[in-house]
Amino acid sequence: METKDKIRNLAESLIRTKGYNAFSYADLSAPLKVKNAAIHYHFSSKDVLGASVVEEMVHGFQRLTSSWSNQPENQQLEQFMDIYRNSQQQGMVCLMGSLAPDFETLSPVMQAQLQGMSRVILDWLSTCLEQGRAKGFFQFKGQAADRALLLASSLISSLLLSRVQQTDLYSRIRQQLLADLLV
Amino acid sequence: METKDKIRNLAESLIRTKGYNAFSYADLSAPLKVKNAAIHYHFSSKDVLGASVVEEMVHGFQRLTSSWSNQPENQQLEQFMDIYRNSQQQGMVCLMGSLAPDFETLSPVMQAQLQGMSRVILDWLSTCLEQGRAKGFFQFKGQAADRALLLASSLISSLLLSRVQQTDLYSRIRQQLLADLLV
DNA sequence: GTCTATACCTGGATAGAC
DNA sequence: GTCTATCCAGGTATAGAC
Repeated sequence: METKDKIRNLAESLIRTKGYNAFSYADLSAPLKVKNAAIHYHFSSKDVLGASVVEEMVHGFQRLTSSWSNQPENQQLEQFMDIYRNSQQQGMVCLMGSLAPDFETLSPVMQAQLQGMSRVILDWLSTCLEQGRAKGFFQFKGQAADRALLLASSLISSLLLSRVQQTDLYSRIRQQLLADLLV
Repeated sequence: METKDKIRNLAESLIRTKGYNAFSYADLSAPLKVKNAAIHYHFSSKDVLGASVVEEMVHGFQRLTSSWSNQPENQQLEQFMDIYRNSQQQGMVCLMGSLAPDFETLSPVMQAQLQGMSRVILDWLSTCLEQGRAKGFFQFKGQAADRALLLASSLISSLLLSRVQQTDLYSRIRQQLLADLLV
């Protein structure tokens, strides 16, 4: 893998474990065995790096969900939830859960990208729920967009609370969400 | 109000707007018109200050919930939700939503206190749901503790997502939570 | 209890050689 | 594309006067 990608991947991991404002160039340069000047060569500033992390995450999400598009919606939803399970098992929170509290401290570019990410995820989830309900996989009252909001919220915080309580609260939340939703 | 309390209150507000790692002594000393040495007089270090903020929040929560103890559980729950509404209206996230992502960067004392806070809140909510169900105010499947987890998660993230999308997503989430729960 | 003054460190960033 | 070397700002914290 190219150095640039290694830097971005490590930065993502650091954001999701320590937070954007808490990680430093030293956290990147030491494990990668490069000097901080090398990082500045690939990403002119910290917020350019941060923006790149968010952008790449959105692309990855879009690639992933596209690859599911032939599957039944209940399966798609469970795969979506699996993303959070993997995070929980690695002791990570999701990018949204990490960056949202720091929103006011982020550059305008990162703010806009984070808003974009929230739209992409909520739109996908909303469509998944709507179509899944139409096909009889799911049952719920009200608008799909509202339901998507509720699901996404629970999943984001399931990682936050799992971290604080140092247990797998994610699974307990997932189970209830599915029990409430599945026909 | 005493200087010490002013410092603690402002620190709380800063944690909930900028995040723990992003706020500095200058953010405290400038508005309060004191020098940073005065802050160190009242709180020997930043994490002592942070710990004090969490501790005070727990006490405040306990005082508040005690004062509700004669009310019917559905009313107690709505008052609990009102706490988050007030936060949303002030553009703040809750203390848990702000500190949980930074958990790994916090001192052991703050970590322990944050765990304590999560227990206190989830225990209270769990009891509220359990008793409210017994009295016929609420209906839900499964354990009250699991339901409490789901509710708390949604509320925490409702503030995070409201901040990112800069709209009142909190209200849409609240509405669904109540619709699902109330008899 | 608050101040001035300052120490000390770490952070992000840049210039210029290789 | 990566290095060495360095700059400068800002952060937390402390000593000692008032």
